[in-house]
Amino acid sequence: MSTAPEPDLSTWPTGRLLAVAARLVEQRWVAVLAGLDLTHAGLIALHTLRGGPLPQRTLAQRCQVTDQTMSRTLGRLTKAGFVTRTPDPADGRRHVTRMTASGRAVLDRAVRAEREDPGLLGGLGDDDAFRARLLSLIDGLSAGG
Amino acid sequence: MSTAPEPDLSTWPTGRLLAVAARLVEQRWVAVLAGLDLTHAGLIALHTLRGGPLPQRTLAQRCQVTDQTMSRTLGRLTKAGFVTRTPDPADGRRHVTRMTASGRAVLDRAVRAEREDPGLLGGLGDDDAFRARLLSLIDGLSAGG
DNA sequence: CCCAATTGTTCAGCAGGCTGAACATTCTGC
DNA sequence: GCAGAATGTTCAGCCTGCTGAACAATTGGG
Repeated sequence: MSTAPEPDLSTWPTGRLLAVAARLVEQRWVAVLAGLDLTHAGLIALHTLRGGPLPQRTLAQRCQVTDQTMSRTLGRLTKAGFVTRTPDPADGRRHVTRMTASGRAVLDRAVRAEREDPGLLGGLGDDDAFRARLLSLIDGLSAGG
Repeated sequence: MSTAPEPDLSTWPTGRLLAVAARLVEQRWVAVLAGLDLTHAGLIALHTLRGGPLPQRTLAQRCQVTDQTMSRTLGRLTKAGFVTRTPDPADGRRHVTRMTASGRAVLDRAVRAEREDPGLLGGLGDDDAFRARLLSLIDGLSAGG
């Protein structure tokens, strides 16, 4: 009796299942990331900066979050010493965000952790059909939708 | 240059894709739900209460959120008049949560909206394989993990 | 019977989404 | 040139997740 937590999850609309699954997967990361002084949002930002510095707005767009959310995330990453934000000499409105050496180091460690710990994925390792479904979903919703 | 929002989404780990997709799908609901004076979390709680009243902790478990999160969500639903919380006469520690008539009405309208507006699903209508994947993922992560 | 452990709920505080509004800087058009 | 539009960032505030801690009520052991 005490162990009947979700008797009807299968009746839920797909969108809600998606939200629950995302939350559970993300939670799997928390312990690892906390050990690296990093959050999930910060990891995504660092990942997106791996190819070189970007202005904040571009970074936000690539991470699929608003400018405001990215601003706050970068605030924390800056305080942690993982990125620097310097005014763009070519355009005073922009701040160029750049990964620091310690930022790159922590990103590498996180990526390695993700590859090495299959438990982090909850078994969704390399299901290409699933990935393709998610990608087309994102594409459809983020574009014209 | 200005139109290169996500050049590398396909390189993202599956867990991050999942999070982005969930966020985008949820956003699709916001306008509809706001019109019903309801939030996504509130909708899930109402859906879970559709079969009858439940103590708060049980409700939280079935919704896969913490007791604290559910407490706050129910606070808003109570203020909106969609649920009532009364002390359990059989156990003074518990509060029994019960949907009101207007709660049932709003739930019905939300369910109907979901069924009638295919755009709300972003095209993930009835992909059983996808649903099954999500369910097994949730099952694996919420249980032993 | 009473103190301690357990159970159910809530409070405090943090992080991450979002929107709306403010602000500085650049670009445009008169 | 200078006022107004557009662009980039930040501030304020809301809702939802989480954890840790407090508090009330119940249950159990001595």
